[in-house]
Amino acid sequence: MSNKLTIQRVAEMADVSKSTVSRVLNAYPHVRPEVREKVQKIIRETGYQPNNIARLLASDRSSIIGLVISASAQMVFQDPYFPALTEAISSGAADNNLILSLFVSYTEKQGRHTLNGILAAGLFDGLIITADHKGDAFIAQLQEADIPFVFIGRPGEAAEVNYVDADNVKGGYLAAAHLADLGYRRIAAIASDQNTAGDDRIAGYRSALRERGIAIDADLLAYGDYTLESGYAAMKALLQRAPEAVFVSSDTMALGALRALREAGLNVPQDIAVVSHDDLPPAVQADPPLTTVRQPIARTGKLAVEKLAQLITSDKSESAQHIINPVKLIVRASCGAAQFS
Amino acid sequence: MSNKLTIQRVAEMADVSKSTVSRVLNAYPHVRPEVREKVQKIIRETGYQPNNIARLLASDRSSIIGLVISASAQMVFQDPYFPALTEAISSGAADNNLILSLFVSYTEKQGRHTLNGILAAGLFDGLIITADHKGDAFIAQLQEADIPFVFIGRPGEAAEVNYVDADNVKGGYLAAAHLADLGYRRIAAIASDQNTAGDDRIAGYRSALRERGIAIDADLLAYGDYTLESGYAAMKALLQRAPEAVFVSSDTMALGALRALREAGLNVPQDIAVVSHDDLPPAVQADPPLTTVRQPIARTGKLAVEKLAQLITSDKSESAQHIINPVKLIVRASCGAAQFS
DNA sequence: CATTTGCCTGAAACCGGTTTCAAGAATGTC
DNA sequence: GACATTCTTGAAACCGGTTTCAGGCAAATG
Repeated sequence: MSNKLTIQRVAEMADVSKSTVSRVLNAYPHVRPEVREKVQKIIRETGYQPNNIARLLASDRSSIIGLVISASAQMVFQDPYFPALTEAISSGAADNNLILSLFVSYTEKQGRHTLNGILAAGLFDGLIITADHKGDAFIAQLQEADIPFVFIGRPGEAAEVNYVDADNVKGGYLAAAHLADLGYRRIAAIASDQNTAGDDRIAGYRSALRERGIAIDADLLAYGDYTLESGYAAMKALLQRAPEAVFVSSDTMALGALRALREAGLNVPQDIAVVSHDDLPPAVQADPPLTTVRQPIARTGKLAVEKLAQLITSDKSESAQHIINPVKLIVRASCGAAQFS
Repeated sequence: MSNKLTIQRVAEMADVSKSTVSRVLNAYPHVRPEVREKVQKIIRETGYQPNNIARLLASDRSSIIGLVISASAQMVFQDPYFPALTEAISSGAADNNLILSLFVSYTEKQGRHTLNGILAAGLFDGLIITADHKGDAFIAQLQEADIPFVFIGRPGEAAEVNYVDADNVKGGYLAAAHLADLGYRRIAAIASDQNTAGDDRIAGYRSALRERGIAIDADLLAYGDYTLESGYAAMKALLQRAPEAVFVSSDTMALGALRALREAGLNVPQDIAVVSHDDLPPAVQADPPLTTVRQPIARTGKLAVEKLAQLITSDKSESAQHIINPVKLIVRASCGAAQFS
């Protein structure tokens, strides 16, 4: 303890120079096998661990990436999407030998401030950004700072930005098509204008209906902000239009919608069918269990980290890549499919 | 961009030495006001930001703290407790100018591995640990590593460990007392043996009943693991004992219990009263809204960070401190209190 | 056998700050 | 006015690594 273990001390003990120890540590070539072995033995015996800070200062790389979550507190708290995503990224970072730092901010202003701090600190090799409000505000700042970054979810202006996203258009399509194919005609939707995912899901919903020659009624569209309450309110408003089915853009909002339906004395799926999006735990827990579009959050997180790691490593800045993950319809009770079979 | 801005360049521009610039940066005394002003002007104009890494290498402090969450995936995903706590700690870290790094692991083995990596990296000034399984496994390792750390939630063997916790005994007491005072006698409880919080809450529950001369029936006690499903299963088992009321040790488990009750055709609170613990969003969203014991999670996170910051700063290692946060009963519909008024 | 080539290795510079030390200037004391 | 203090300041050492460079030696080439 008293005598701290430095590369210098290890070098002395192994009777070689610092340089050689450094070469062994970093698995560089041009070290004679027996020398390498000797050094490794000392390292093993002493339990020597190089000082990351020093290493980092000299090599200009920290192996720390930041995850910036900028969304309303409501969303972050209520929707299990963020915990799930965070977990995925956290384990992805571990797999890539990266340390993950987390930043959460609830307002765009706060987010900008946070980002300033992060960029100023200069501590991070790269950033993963998940932002609502389409996140455009950050892009210019990030590009100017010349730091590798990957967005989760398509930003408003796709521009030349790397991002990983689910195939939200397909998600909305699958949900609406499923309902239409079950015979429902008055199919409402609860969307969200918080991010592009909401827009895309509704775009898919529209194209599924259009494809089937079902007129699109603007009155059958309501908006929420991914909270349970907003789903409740939106559903309540939609009830006046007497829809036969509803596509809700997230599981959490669907829980709210279910409550509104229950209060209105309607049974799901007998009186009205519900399909939601995400397939997070609440979908299974709901009563009735929700038919929902599964998006591969774990995979999204993993791919985002890998893409970022690649950006960090390769100095070559290729053109921006857009990774779109497949989605899949999971049929449970809420859509009424079981009734028909 | 080409010519990076270093303290050296700033010094040259201001026509002083590196040392002086460093003194200005760190607000040290003994710099003539006009010199200080001149340097600050250059810093302002150039937008110079000291390199944290270098600073850190020289000063032996990283300003990075780690948050280690070690709990089953079930718990982490389903219970909003962890997101809420994470957020609180994240903002607490920001307030204290600390960078927060997040580590999540689901098994004790994985957790130990993670911790090894963290300690080996030597990058962190301190750690905040939240662990289930009473977290004892980590303590020895942490103490040996000689790194400042604070537990969230009392570890199994309190030992000489700093921790911040809610007053769980009081929480259980308030819940049970409330039910007893409303006139219920057969008061069941769904506890958890995942961590000490579960034990403590049940201890409080017991003492409230004992105090009121209500016999404690071991058959009225069931266990869960903080998941909705476990609450459901526990409630189902308890139903055979025909309780008049039930205290559930977390909101999420209470949701499961509510479902079991609904399926059994029982109305809450007319047929059976429910009181839970935590007061997280699900408590309000539940149907009926849950009477629950609020624990101040935001405050817990904040205090943990502050305590840790203090440990990092003061080299003096005082005796371990146990910070217990007050809890409060929030009365909503599920306990039936409204019926009596 | 002389020369080129390539593989090891250590010395020293470097990353960009902080901190110690000593010296010169300014101020205070008697 | 001489001497002791206190302020300011810059030079240099230092934090603990990585990386460049050049030299020594062995193997390969002609």
